[in-house]
Amino acid sequence: MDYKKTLNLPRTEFPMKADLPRREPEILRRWSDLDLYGRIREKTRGRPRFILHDGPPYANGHIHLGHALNKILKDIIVKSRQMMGFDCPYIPGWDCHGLPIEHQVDKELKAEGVSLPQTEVRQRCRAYAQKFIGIQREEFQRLGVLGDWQHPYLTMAPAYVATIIREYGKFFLNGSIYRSKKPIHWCATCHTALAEAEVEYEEHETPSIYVKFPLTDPKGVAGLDPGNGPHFLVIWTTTPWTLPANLAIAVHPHLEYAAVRVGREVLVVAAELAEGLLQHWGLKGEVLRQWEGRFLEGVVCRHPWLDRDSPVILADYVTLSAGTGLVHIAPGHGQEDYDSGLKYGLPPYSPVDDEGRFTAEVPEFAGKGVWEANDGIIQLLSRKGRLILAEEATHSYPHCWRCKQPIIFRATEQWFISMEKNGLRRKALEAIDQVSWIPRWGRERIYQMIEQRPDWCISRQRAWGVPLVAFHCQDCHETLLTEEILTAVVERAGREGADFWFLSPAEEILPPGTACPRCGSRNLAKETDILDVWFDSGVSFAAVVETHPELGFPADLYLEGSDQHRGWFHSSLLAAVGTRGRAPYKGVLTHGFVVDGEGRKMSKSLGNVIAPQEVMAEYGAEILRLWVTAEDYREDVRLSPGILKQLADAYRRFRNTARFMLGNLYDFDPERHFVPYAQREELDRVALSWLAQLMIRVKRAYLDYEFHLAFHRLHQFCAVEMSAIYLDILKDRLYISRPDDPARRSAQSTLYDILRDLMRLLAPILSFTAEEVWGHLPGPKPESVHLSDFPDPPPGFPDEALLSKYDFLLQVRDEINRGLEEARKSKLLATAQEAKVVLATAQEKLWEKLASQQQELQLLAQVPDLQVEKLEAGDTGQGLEAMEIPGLLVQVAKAPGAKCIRCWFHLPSVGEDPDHPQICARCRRILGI
RNA sequence: GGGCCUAUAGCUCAGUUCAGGUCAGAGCGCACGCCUGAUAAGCGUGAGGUCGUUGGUUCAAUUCCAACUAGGCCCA
Repeated sequence: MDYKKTLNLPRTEFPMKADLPRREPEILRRWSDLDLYGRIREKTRGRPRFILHDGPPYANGHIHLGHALNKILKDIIVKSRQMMGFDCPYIPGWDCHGLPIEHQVDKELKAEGVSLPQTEVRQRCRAYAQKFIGIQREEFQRLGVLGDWQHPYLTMAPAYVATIIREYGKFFLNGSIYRSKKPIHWCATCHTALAEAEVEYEEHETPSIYVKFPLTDPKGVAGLDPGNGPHFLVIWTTTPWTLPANLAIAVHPHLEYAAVRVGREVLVVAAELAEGLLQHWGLKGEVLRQWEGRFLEGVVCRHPWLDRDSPVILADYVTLSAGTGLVHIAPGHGQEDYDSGLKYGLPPYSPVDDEGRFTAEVPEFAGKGVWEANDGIIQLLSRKGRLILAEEATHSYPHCWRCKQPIIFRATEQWFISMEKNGLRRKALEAIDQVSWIPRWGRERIYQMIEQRPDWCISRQRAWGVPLVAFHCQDCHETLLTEEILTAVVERAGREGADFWFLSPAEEILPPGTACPRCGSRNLAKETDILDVWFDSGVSFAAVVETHPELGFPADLYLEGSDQHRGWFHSSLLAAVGTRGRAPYKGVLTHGFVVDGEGRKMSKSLGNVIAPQEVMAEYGAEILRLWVTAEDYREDVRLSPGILKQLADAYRRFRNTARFMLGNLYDFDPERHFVPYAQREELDRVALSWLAQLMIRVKRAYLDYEFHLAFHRLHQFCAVEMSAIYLDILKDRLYISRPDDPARRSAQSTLYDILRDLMRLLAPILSFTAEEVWGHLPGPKPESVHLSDFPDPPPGFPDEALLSKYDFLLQVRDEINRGLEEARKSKLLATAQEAKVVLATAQEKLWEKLASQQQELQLLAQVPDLQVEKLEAGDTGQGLEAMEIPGLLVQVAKAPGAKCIRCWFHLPSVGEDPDHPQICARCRRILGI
């Protein structure tokens, strides 16, 4: 007789090999056919909402791992929250305007050798953005991210653009917006402002000069006495042309400065540099006195040739790495100079025109180009006796990306949102403390930024963006913008987008009859600047969260990389506080950056870049999802080929555990065979208790956004509690028993419970595989695992008493395993099923405990014979000493009898029945023979 | 240069939410072995860490403080 045919061995169609790159797209199609996102919306309608508002990625290029990390995290949050009982609509979006796209289009146009009018450039930019929105949308969906992909929000959509202008208008009308000069990169050849990204740094030869500023008012600083010979503060610069705009001299508050007598004169330079400088200049001198820089604040000098004062100010950015330790400050010609100017009330004076030529404000050089004027300035300084030394120096200097010419820093009119006028800074700081920042240090980071940031410069001199709506009176230069005008512009933008602003003349945009309120002129011109793109995305709460019927202000959560403390979290906060008086989010969660296996950033030059598309093609999106889950995303997230391999191993463990369970459910129908919990076998109730513990911990981890803890718990559950213990022990009961044996049905009911609940717990992470398993799960169930909710433990679970009982029993099992391993090593036996185990102890209490649980222990050890023996006091006994249980000896011997070829246990009953000499009594009973 | 952050076995993480003294753990991987009725699977045993470095506080520090080193983000 072929006894093997009488066994209930596992059977399943569920393949061991995942073949994810092929299978995932099929599952995606199924979700799409099912309209899974729509079905979830229906199912969760009316529940409390949890709104994760998507931060828009930039519509440029294919997605990289950072995108994958971000979107998968969002997806896990959305899926887990809806399984917790929330309604979680997810509306993805894209950031469409801005320089990178315009830059790309510029490059294309340059390559094609064409020059297009602004509206056509904008058209090209729009098409470019649209193309990448399509690409990224596919790639995001491929990751298994569920959302309203058919109706994403786009910052270039007319309705969105209208909102941008409307929100801008709120700032304008409440008086927060003002116009002022600020230095920007300017290419005098191309007549255009340049963004940082358009600036290339190259070696450039410039003059390098040391200039004396005569001291006029020592402000009582002891040791500075012009009566004691003329005193000079000495600065160094490589841009002589900025000297006409000099308004101050900066020193470092904590560096030492020295007064050095050189002949009749006294020169002030950094003390540490004094000797070297004198040598360099070929001068001799002696130090008279030293001060810390902070004591010099307020001391007044004269401009080297102009009839103007130049006071000493303090600045932390002053260094000793070059120059004299005193820095010439021209607030109209440098970023730091400008910042200092703001602090000390110095205007961003910049007497240079669009062509890079001096204006009439500088009579000596009016009409001369700044580079050309350098020599004249040096000569002038020399004539006036203000020059110590002039030489040439080569250093890194910004150049225009387009014409490759050196550029200048020049103050131009820009638009700002004031941080102070309406208390924006104060209100934003207060709003920060109403928000839950995860991790907590996010609060510090953004708080300090808001505390220190200058006014928000919202204007850009570019083509691809939303117009900064304002009009200028051509006659009296009054700026004009009223609620009426705004309403008209917003209304029109909402219908047709913003292109009309660039196409239509001012009078066509303005309501009929609009005149300058100051001079009555009808000669009005449009502003040509566009808005900073951070304003675009910053008002997404107004364009999306407030307007979308499924959403609602404020959002529960914003989730982005930690760089967005300066980016989107920041601009959104200011935009919402400035117009709504509160933060647009209740919580902000940040993740770290993707780095390689050594913790270094991924870069082309290091050659350590991994593309998500490659991972998906080789392993599947599921492995990326597992990666996102396994790593603690609050820190930098590492990825390397080795880590991928490890994740693939972990994946296989999940998959095979599920497969084994499915294989043993082939003849189980929960509607007919389900065994009530009270009637389950004890070991099954233990397994259910483990499952209950798992549910509690995993749900807790989801709630706290600690997905890596969920991953580790789930993995451990599959590898240890299930595979190594429960499932291994269960094989005997499942395979050997009669199919409808209540004990077997109890096991199957438990496997069914565990598999069903395990898949629900895994669904936010292994969205594809949980779905695939779900499809094979017997019994009634929702059409998709994603249409189910997280499980709750049945009443009475976890059974703590049972768990603590088994804590001990499993510890004994470990000791038995050690004994069996010894026996294997000595070739006494190979498997547990041929072992006789004797647990011996001289300790009364331990003996009682073991003896009373002999049956449980034999089951756990899966041995055919297990005895508990009491040793006499002082009897050292034979066998292996237990490691964790003092006083316990484990003796292993060959079990008596022969191997039953049906159940593989070695038993004396084998051979007792001459008709069936190869099987044991239990098997004969089961077979009814 | 400034702000914020990170640093536990080869890898991924725990280490009782800012309260120092059985906290040095887990899983994976690895090595060795077993099974061949989860089989491109499964089981068992085992070897791996001066908790980044150096100081300091303390009777006692992976856990507190400082500096340093390496790395990350954002500024300059």
